[in-house]
Amino acid sequence: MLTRQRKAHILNVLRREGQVVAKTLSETLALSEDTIRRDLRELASEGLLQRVHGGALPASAAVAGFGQRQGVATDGKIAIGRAAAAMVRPGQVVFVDGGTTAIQLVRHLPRDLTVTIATHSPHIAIELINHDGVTVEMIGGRLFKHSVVAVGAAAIEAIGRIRADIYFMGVTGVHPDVGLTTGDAEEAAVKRALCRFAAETVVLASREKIGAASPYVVVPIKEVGTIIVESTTSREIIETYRALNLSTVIA
Amino acid sequence: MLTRQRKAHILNVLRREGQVVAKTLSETLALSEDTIRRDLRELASEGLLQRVHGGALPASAAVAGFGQRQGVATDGKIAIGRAAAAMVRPGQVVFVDGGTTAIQLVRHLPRDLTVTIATHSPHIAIELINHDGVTVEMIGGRLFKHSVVAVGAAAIEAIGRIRADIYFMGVTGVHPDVGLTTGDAEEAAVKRALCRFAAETVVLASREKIGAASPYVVVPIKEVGTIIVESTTSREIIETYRALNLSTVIA
DNA sequence: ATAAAACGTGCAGTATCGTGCAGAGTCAAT
DNA sequence: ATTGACTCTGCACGATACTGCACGTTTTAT
Repeated sequence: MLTRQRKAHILNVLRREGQVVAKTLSETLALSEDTIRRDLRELASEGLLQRVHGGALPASAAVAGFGQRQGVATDGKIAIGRAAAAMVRPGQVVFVDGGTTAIQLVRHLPRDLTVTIATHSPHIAIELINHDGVTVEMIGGRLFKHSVVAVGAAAIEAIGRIRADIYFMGVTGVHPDVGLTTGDAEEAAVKRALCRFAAETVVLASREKIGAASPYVVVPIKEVGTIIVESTTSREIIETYRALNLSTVIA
Repeated sequence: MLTRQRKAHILNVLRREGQVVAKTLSETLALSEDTIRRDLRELASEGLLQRVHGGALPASAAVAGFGQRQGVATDGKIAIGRAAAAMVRPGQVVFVDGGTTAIQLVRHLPRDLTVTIATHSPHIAIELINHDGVTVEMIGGRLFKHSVVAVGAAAIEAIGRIRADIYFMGVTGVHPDVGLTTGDAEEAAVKRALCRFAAETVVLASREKIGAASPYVVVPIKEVGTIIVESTTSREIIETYRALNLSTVIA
């Protein structure tokens, strides 16, 4: 592998996962840690990343963007994102929610996959700029700053004009009885609309969401068809959702 | 084997495999590495590939790898942004275009200024997340990736439902006869709509745009009321626009 | 406080690079 | 046929780049 390629690879991993670890890189690339450290140092001196003990972080808040606000993506979220990306078929129209897990989803989409992605998250839209095969349909509306997604009547109306094959939903709570919940009423309404106009809804259920409940209910559990959970999720929990007739994907 | 054939072969391998290694090529083609290196150098000077230690990488993809840097804002653009930000009054509804100069505009808005900003640029929307006083209205539509703004029928319709006090327009060409121009027909149509539904239009005319003309006309010069130019703009040019009844602000 | 991990630096071996040069081949004018 | 200009190629050689190791230091975790 060429040196420049290796550096590009490091930056790619950094962009996708929000962090890189020197030791991990040296193992995956089959090179000594010294070489990796040298690369990291050089990339840092070019301002392309920020060197820290053990590895590196994105260069600036601007590049890190969402990542920094919400913390580094965990392995679990990355895995869920990868599993969700693998569910997307060429030619589909896909609703993608906001949130860190959804960011992981689009980062794992093949660059040349031909799909249409409709989203009310400006972060998701920007993330897709370099995916040549992807047509991005931005859903407008009033920006709800906490989650950085468009909400309100305009958003819901725009959603109603689209019929999607699949909707990847992020939530703050997944509970067998309460259902899917989130922390804002407007946001819940938008998610409900997305759910209604998608043929299938897939919930991205990272670990800390499971069993939790937030103030505003989006839809009951039975409205969704599939739930993607981390591999560390207990067997018991998975059985609970399987018993509710949900297809459960273990990322 | 002819030289031209050999170069074509190198480009083919590069396209197919995403990289070429000088040593490997010299073996498969049964030529000295010197000759291969010469070829690579020449192809690089034609911009057909990117030379790196050990071989070569595609010209474009490698750029994409490192090309996450956004264009650096010049002093002039920063000054124009500051001057434009100073024109915004509390309580107004403002259309803000996409583009680097417009980014400077929102960066110079006071954090607590109470205004509504409507934009079809996800970058602008994200910049405003930490401005507590600002209500952001995102205009949705199909994402035009080159400029990273929403365009198309949906965008124009959404714009039509808003009446703004002022529109800060970015363009790629400002010419006294041709008018305001940009490089894409869809984008021009969106700008035209923004212009129509704003009480006043202000053009952000950074230095390299003045006197230039791009393929698609947005509106003639007389449709706009104000133009903001850099302080280094020649007196003669400024007089030209003043003579056209434009209020000319020198940043 | 102590051990382990990560770090930076200097060094050496190897691979790769660029340049200058010479031999071989081509082509057109003589 | 000969000559001279030109191009292409390979070789030689000094310069540069890359990588892994050794060693002493700093940081982190326990």
